Amino acid sequence: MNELFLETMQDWMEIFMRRSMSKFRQYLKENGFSMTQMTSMFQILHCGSCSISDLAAHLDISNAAASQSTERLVQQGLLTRNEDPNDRRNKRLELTEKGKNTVAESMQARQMWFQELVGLLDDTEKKQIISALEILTTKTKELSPSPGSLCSESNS
Amino acid sequence: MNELFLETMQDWMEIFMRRSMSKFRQYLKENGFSMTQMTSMFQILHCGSCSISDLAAHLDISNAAASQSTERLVQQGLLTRNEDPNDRRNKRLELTEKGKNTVAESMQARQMWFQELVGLLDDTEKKQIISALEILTTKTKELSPSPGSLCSESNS
DNA sequence: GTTTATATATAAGCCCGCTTAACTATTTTG
DNA sequence: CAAAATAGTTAAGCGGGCTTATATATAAAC
Repeated sequence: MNELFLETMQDWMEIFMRRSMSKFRQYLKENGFSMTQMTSMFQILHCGSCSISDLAAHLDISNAAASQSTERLVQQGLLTRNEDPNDRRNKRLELTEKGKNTVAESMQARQMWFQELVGLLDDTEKKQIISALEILTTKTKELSPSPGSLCSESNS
Repeated sequence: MNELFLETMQDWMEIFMRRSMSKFRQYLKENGFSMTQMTSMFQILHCGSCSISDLAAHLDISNAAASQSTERLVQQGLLTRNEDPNDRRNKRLELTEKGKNTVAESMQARQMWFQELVGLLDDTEKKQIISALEILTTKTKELSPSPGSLCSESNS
């Protein structure tokens, strides 16, 4: 049973990734973003706000690299970078509206094919899939330290 | 209903991507592969064999770039690059055993957390998820030109 | 067989993202 | 307050991945 489960997950992942990543790379290329930049924006969105060194830790790059990379995003008006009033050594990175739109767009680019997929499913199948994915989503959230666990644990 | 379906898919995608991509980037970094290189290897695995220009088209880069990139993979013993006997202008790129192992490893890196997930599910849930994902996988394969459609349509 | 088209390789050069090292500003320690 | 620690920026330099332009080999067209 576990065997079958894992195998099914793997098959799904493979086909899912192939579709989604292809669109995603295309979006990055067309809009001139690096993987690091987009991952940064995702992370900042996820956390609401985070520091340069948090970001560097999450991306596994040096603080200097994170500083340079965010600088470019700030210049493009995608991020704001303000002093943390509690500790003025820290910077608080946050997405601007433009930044949020960019992230949303990139997600939509990945998801274009969902629209097409929905047309191939009848209502029974949709229901079945919805409840299965809800289980997966819920349970996955319960898993051990999420990779983005550096931000203030907004799970619940 | 379609609304709910899409929303559920999006939620799942977000959490799924966050987990999987994090591990994947880590794997790339630790093993010194670029996104392009890994995507190339995936594509070649998927097709069994493809040419330099096929690869360039799929990655949306110049033929020169594809040639250079594959050169590095050949030097590392991950690819073979042989003349196509039918048209000796073409090169047939194929994965070596080492290359196949590398791709498999990178997949496993992405999937580590599936193992953990399986422990949180009871048998009923697993069955439910399996049949839902089987539907998704099947229907997705039926979708219009897959992004990797340059290779000899081994769908069936 | 000569010309033209195709597939790849090579060269020169650009930009980007990364690193380390040095520097500034702020906070903490004692 | 002086010394040490922390957060971030800046500078210099390296390597990778990309581009265009050029060269080579093969195949197709006439």
